[in-house]
Amino acid sequence: MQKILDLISDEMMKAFASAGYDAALGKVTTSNRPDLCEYQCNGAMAGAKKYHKAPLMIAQDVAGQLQESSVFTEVSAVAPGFLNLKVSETFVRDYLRGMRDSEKFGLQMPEKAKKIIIDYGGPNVAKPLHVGHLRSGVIGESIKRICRYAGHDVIGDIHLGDWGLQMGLIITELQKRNPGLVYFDDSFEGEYPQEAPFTISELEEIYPTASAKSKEDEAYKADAMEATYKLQNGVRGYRALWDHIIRVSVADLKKNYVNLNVEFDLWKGESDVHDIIPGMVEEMKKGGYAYESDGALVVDVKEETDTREVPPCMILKSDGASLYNTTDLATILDRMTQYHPDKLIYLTDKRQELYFEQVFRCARKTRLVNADTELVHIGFGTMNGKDGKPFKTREGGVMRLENLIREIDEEMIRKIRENAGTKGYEIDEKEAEQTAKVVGLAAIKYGDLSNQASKDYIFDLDRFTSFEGDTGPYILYTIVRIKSILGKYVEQGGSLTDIVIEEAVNDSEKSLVLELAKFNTVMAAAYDEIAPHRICAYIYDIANAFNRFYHETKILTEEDARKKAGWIALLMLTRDVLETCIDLLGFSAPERM
RNA sequence: GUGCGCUUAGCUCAGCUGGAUAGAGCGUUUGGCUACGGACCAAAAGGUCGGGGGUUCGAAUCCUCUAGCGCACGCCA
Repeated sequence: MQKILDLISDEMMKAFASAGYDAALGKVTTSNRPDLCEYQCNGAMAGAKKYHKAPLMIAQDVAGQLQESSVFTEVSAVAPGFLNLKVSETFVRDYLRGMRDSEKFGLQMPEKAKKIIIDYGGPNVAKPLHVGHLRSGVIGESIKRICRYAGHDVIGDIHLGDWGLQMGLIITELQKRNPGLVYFDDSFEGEYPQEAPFTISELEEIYPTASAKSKEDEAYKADAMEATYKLQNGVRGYRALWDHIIRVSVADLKKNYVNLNVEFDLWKGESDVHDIIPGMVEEMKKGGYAYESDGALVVDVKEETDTREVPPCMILKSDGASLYNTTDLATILDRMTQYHPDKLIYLTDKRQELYFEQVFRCARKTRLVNADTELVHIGFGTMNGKDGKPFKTREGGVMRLENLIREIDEEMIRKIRENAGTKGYEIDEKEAEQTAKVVGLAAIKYGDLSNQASKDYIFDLDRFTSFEGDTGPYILYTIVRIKSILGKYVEQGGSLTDIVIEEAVNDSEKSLVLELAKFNTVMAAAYDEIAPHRICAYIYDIANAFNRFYHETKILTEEDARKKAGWIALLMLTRDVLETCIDLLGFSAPERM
């Protein structure tokens, strides 16, 4: 289906043309004065200069062309040259019926689906997830769903940090603690044990310890570097130990991401491209792109148009070892050969903006990617505490993601109990816990996604978990309320099939209808701009419009059965649109709350 | 030093390719429960859109200067 704005614009453009003006002036937008009109067109003012004519006269000419229009019930030319529009009930009713009967509410699918890979910027293995990882997971998951819904073929890759010095550090520390392990016995030729010689909590403690030691103790650091070298060069025992580390870490990461309702299609990491690095580097040298500078191998990525100094992209360190750039570039190469993506989207902290600019330029210059492959970096802002500084625990440490989620869930369950108390009904503990999780997740995700991704935002638990205002719980509450009404309707013997949306009978219903009709406009914008916050703003508007309508309309006691069924049909569409949208944001609504 | 970003109501944030009276939520004040879920709704107060200059019929939005804050600037990721 066409966007409702396009349909209206088409009608307006025809009117401009038949009045003798440039049709392009007839672009219609939603009204910014809802008290005056539903839609507006500002083209008459834009055309005033071109036609040497007062804008109001142009507007009047155009309005004259639209007196017979079946789309508009009202077209008025207002000083200085606005065209104020109201659309007919039958027009929007038909549009909404069309939405309801179409796949994805009539969202237009692309002619050819793009292959898109989303890179979540990779948590490091063996380190606990902290709040910094929340944003890439939450935003990435939503972007993935939005792109898929828009009709594209999307692969999400966690891109683990699993190959650097950190691995050597862990192995070294394990060896110091337990030198007798078979993994360190060079003469050992048998099968290594299935069971890992450590647990996840041990692992999480080992890394920071090792990291701290290496900063003070040169010899320790040298050991770690040697261990890294041995691992990367395939020493059997080290490799086996590495497998254990990965397996234990990944199991824990999966558990955490499941709680966040975040899924990855690929669990690849830096280690996966280890083998193709030498070949890639060789090609870059052969192509004349890479050269030696201060002992390191670099590729110049400066451009004429730069207003600043763009340092070269480093391919290999002066000791010949690979670094972040190397694995990222090799990963691009790997993805291009394996998946042939049209677009690569990277999600990281916005501080890495310059870094990705370098990597992207380097990838283009060295022809790792095709000329038309899109490379996009989405840099997100920091999650701050109420003091405006990066989020910390009360003790000042880094907050673990698990603990953050637990805090939210506890707050949520407290509210659910409290509410049950004031209303005086019994709650089932099990259900309450389940509901708290669902609502808590919505609170976290909506709190994050409703802000523009690129901006820092303040994580305020009290605000996010509130059931009032622009919050996840409020959206869920609205959905639950609709479901409750629909349930009652069925209980009373009503049927949810074979009912159709009817003309709106009052202003609050009309504005709900007009909000719903924006669906594909909003979805297209959310996809084009890679902006989940657009969807948040949209569902908040719908929730408000619905609650206003609900408040003014007694639905279930309505005598006129046709009217009542029409409202039920409208409610179903509202529920479906809302649930589709929150699914794109990565959370869901409970049946009751 | 160079570059990038941010600055909108007391607080947290929107503001679509420049359009009419700059919008929400929280908080404050007021009104509405014999109600399909009151976890709601209606209303009021609250703004020199950091500041100056410019472009334009018209600027929170574009250009320029400037202040404050944040961030990034070759062997970390």
